[in-house]
Amino acid sequence: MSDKKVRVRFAPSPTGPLHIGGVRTALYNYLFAKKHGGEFLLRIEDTDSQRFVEGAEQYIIESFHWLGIHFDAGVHTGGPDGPYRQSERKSIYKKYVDDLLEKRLAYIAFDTPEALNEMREKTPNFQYDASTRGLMNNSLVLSPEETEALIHAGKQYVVRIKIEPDTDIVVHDLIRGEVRINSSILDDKVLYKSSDGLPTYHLANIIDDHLMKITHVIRGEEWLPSAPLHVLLYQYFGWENTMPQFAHLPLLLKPEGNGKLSKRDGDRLGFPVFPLEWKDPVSGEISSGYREKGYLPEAVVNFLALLGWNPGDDREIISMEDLITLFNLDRCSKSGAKFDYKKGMWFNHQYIQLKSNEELAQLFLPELKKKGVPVHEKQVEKIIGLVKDRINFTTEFWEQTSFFFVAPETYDEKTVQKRWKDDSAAQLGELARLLQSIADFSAHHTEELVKQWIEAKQYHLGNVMNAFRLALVGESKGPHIFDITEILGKDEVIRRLQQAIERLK
RNA sequence: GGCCCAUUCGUCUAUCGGUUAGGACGCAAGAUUUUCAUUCUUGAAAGAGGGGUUCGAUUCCCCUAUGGGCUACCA
Repeated sequence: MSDKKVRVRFAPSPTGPLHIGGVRTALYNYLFAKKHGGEFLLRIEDTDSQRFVEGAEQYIIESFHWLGIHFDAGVHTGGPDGPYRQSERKSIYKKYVDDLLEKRLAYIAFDTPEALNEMREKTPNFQYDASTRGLMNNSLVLSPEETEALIHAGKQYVVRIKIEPDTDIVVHDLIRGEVRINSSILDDKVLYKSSDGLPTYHLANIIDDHLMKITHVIRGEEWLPSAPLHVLLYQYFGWENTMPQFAHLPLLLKPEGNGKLSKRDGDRLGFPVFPLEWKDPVSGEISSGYREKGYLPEAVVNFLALLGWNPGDDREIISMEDLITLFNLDRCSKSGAKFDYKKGMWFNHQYIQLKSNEELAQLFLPELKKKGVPVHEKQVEKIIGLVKDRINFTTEFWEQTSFFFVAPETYDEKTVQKRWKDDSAAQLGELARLLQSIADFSAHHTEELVKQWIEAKQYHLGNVMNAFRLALVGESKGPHIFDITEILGKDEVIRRLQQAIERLK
């Protein structure tokens, strides 16, 4: 590692919601930057005007805000190396394109998409490279005058990199070691298109990384095949000495079956593949997000961090702070990881247990208010304390606690059949009278007296208690029954008993 | 098709030539329990195949197979 200050970037393309794999890439960049006291930039790579999606950039920013992944500079904050949106850097790129052209390391090509398609159909394994460029319509076969004339005539063109065949290009990858490929298999990639005056990804990426003094490029494995091209570009510009180091991360794969994790997998298996819910501005289609599904950002971060990296010991629950000190590119795995969303659920459960009742109440309170339920904050905290160990998602609070706030309207039929016996009405009637006489309604005290009563009467404990639960909750679920009675209070408990007796007879 | 990358329980992974191949998720069984959960205990479960190198390979090398990625005027 060099002695330069570490600078990394996350450079998404605003073509839709941020994929969870992208989130992981960003997380690793963030961890790496923080660990080395470096900087983390957010750059928007919007060089493809065709695929631009309204709102995607804002979505990306909001996602990272929710996740607690912070940028030191970027499109949303501005900064010394801005602008951070490539479409706004148009003027910067042009001179580098001209530079390459002048050095004859690139050339102008006029081939239409149709002409290219025709060649591809005609020629097996067609590649625009040293072996074929002589057959095409470009400035290498045309005279300078002809080229000039075509440009003046307004003919659209692209600038292609000129790759010399049969030389070895070596990419030093921090995760994979040395990757050596022969330049002959590379094609003369388009670097710039006159149609919109914008460079393509490859060019913009290299220029910006250079100008923004990026020291490490940590990105997905899908970029590995183009890494040699990028290395070549650094050489063409004469920037080898400041070229960033590369680290290509393994991909996130489908939980079952083959291929890269996609949105469809989430729909099919019922888990989100996006951090936040996303509504497509054109189709109106809604994709679910981790936030809306009731995940805690800490859990998502922890889960993602361990998908392709591990600290080297058996630790699994690791805070962001510890991830930062522990993170290391050396411990990143090389092979793709199937997306184990069930483990993600487990992580969320763990993180919910780690939260205090007060913190969880703050997440639940707005929902209660929306439902118009009158609440006392302290009461809600207490209730949460009773149910949180049975919850995987924060969205489950209501279904686990609604009976604390609203008396059952109906009684679950199966439970009634199983738990409501012939003598239940009579027993609960007696129970109501007993409860009426109890002054100290604390869980412990009530339990003691009720159990004494059951014993004295020789009633069946299970029968009484299950019927009691049915009356209070409406079904067969919930925490310890006397914790419920304490919170409901004497009047409400008796009211529910009477209602059950009346309705179930 | 071509090129590149990868390959340990079903899944995520530990192991950096000598281990009863460890942990976690999930699964199964049991315990706890007035319900549903939680929790606890236990269990089943892995080095793709074939060659080398070596006293010894999961570990190093090669081949095969399989998986993944790339192969656009997309990133």
